[in-house]
Amino acid sequence: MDKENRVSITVIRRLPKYYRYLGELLKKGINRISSQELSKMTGFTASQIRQDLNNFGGFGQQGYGYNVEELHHQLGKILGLDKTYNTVIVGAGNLGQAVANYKGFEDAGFKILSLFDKNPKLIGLKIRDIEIRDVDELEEFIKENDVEIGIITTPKENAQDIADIYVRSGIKGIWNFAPADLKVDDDIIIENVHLNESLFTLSYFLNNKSDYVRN
Amino acid sequence: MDKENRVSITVIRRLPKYYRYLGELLKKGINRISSQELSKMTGFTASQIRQDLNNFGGFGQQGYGYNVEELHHQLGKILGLDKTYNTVIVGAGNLGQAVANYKGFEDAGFKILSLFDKNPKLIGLKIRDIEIRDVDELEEFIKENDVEIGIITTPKENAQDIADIYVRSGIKGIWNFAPADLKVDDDIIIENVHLNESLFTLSYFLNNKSDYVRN
DNA sequence: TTTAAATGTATATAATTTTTTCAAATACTA
DNA sequence: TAGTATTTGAAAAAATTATATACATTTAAA
Repeated sequence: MDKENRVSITVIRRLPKYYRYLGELLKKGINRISSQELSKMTGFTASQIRQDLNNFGGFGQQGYGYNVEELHHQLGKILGLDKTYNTVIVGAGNLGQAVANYKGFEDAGFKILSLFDKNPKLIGLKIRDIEIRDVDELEEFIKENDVEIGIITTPKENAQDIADIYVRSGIKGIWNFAPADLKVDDDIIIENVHLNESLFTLSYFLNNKSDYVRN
Repeated sequence: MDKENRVSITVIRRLPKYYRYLGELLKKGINRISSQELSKMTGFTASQIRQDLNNFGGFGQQGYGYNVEELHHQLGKILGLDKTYNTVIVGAGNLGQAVANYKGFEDAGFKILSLFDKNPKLIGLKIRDIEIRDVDELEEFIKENDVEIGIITTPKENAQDIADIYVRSGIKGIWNFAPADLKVDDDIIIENVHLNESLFTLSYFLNNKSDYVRN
């Protein structure tokens, strides 16, 4: 797939939401859904939903709609959720522990093999049977355990150093919670969770509410 | 400001990043910056940066560029960071504690007055001098303490109930970490941090790397 | 004093994203 | 079974967003 045909990032970012709603429908035992109903649920327009899905194939049927289980399954495959990933977390503070404790990630195939920290008080402790190791052992651990995804929950001062170790160790993707833009090789995928930026955006809209509500 | 003149959301979401980089420059003691240099730092084009800033006024000077301190200050004002906000967190698990422990939010003017939970084992404990209270006291606490922002770090099953309490109590904005889309009145600002969606997006790009790298 | 650098602003162009439209297929009802 | 309503997929149109260009004006620096 060349640049012309690749699916735009805005579309990709909507897929997890579709996936989530379809999962909820599945749980409720609903096995058929139309783009119009999905529109009501998700807030996206029906035509946008149809177009988004058609980037990956025709999963629906005219006059019928979509089979919930099938579409959920296909979206899971598209998002790569049919595989499992070995991950590690560097930064075993509250945020690292919060991520480690969230069982939802493991259910989706993201296995957290270990936490790492440089604080001696934390090293050796366990979070849900996941051991906290010395960050000095990070590189070796990654290489020996086929770790694909590295999670960064350190203060921003250490984030780039950890990213460097990740890249050196052969990690393929970084999930970064530190408020910094990491510099890495082009072929490393970075996904940022910038809590600061999210909170500041909320603050902006609070102060400019009238411009955006009901317009 | 009507719909025609309001600033687009894509612009708004870039402001916190400008603000962050300017803060870093300020710390380094750099007091002058050009759009071209900002472009190199942020990855946005110089003309886009100039256009973004000009949505709010002409903060620069021909032949000179921008005064770092002044621009940082102005962006802070635009983002509403020149005020302080009273906030509360419902959900005192790891994630709630992580947010409560992050001093950066307080430095930016977001004061966390209290955490709330329904788990008796947590109620009464303190995180950095912030008390964990029974969620039954939430509504009264909000009304008595002029709380403007409500943070939700509960499991998704409870998120909507908490949102309802928030709205009923007069909260103006919700920062939601639960993987759910909350239904609230139109004039309530919601900012979501959907970690699941972020991780799944990372997963997608890992599996379709070749389409997006160097194209 | 002259030259280089830089913004602000308008305009043009390109790229991207969303909406509209409608033929074709299916489901449903009488 | 026939007729009607529903629904997708796909193409085209429209709208939005991003980028580039141009240049008068201002400042800095040589």
